[in-house]
Amino acid sequence: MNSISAFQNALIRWYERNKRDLPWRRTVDPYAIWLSEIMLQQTRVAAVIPYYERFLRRFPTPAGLAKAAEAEVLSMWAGLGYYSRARNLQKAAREIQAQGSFPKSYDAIRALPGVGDYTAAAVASIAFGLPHAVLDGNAARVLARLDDDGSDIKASPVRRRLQARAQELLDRKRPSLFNQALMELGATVCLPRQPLCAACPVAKMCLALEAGTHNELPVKGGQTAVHYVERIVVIVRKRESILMWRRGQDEPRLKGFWELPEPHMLPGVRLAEPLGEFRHSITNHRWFRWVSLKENARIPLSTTTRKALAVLRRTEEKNPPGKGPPQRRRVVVD
DNA sequence: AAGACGGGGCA
DNA sequence: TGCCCAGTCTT
Repeated sequence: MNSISAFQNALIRWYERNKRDLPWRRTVDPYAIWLSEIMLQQTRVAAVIPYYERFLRRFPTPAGLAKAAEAEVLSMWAGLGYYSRARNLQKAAREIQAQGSFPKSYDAIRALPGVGDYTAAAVASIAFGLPHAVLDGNAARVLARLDDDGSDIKASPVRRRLQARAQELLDRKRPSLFNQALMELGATVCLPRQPLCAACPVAKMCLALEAGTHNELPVKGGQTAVHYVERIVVIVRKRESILMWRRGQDEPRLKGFWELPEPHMLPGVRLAEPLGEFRHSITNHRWFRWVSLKENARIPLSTTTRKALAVLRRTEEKNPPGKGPPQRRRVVVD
């Protein structure tokens, strides 16, 4: 028994005894597994679970997803982030329907929009038992520590090396178990900070632990600087309706989402007292806005807009709008 | 090879 | 506040 099979066996045995009970681990449906992998891209398990269950109830098959209105798909995704995932998901569902069945090879899965190397390997291995190793953030961290590799794990050449290493370690007879075990180890034991090495099934083989560098790894290259933005959004209200605008399909972000107007969109608008403020973070941006608002319909609402509306709602609970003449109100989102 | 893309949770 | 998360796509 060589060291690779020792690694595989220790890892998989640990996984089978310690794995979390997650909804997508209870299915073998490639569609459901694919959906879970898309939702899990850069998104924590805890955030995904309720979305996954709701989405699958509403769209249990690719066919249903294919024929839905894009706005409804986006509504189901609202709050989860990275909305191009939802658009690509539906695009892919239409391709799957045109093909007649879910693609069954790595290359065919990889060709779907929104599916990159990681997701293709995950679906191919978990849904079809194909021997493709996954390299996500968890796996990269585990492998960098295992080999005491101080290279920048974001750099492309290093990425390729880690991918090759994962493929070398992969248990080709049990690719689904192996891949999930490696990721589970990263997610629950081989943590980014303060890894729980005492609980690690492969600690004996970990060169970083042996060298004492486990808390310094992995090395990640320069993060891009955040920049700060302040916005004011306005609540223009007619009885129970609020004026909103929809982002166009040529917008770089949040395409098709509804938002509150900003003052420059309403020439001559006179602003009333601010209703409140909130803070909101987007990957490389910090937005500050004043906001206000009320109810809305079945449309994709961006999270900033939801927060803005929540501010208004709280305001009006404390201070109900009087009968008198219509008031001009304003909300600011931060 | 960089940046952009959402959002939330945690030290 | 900064980092990280079952990444992908576009410059």
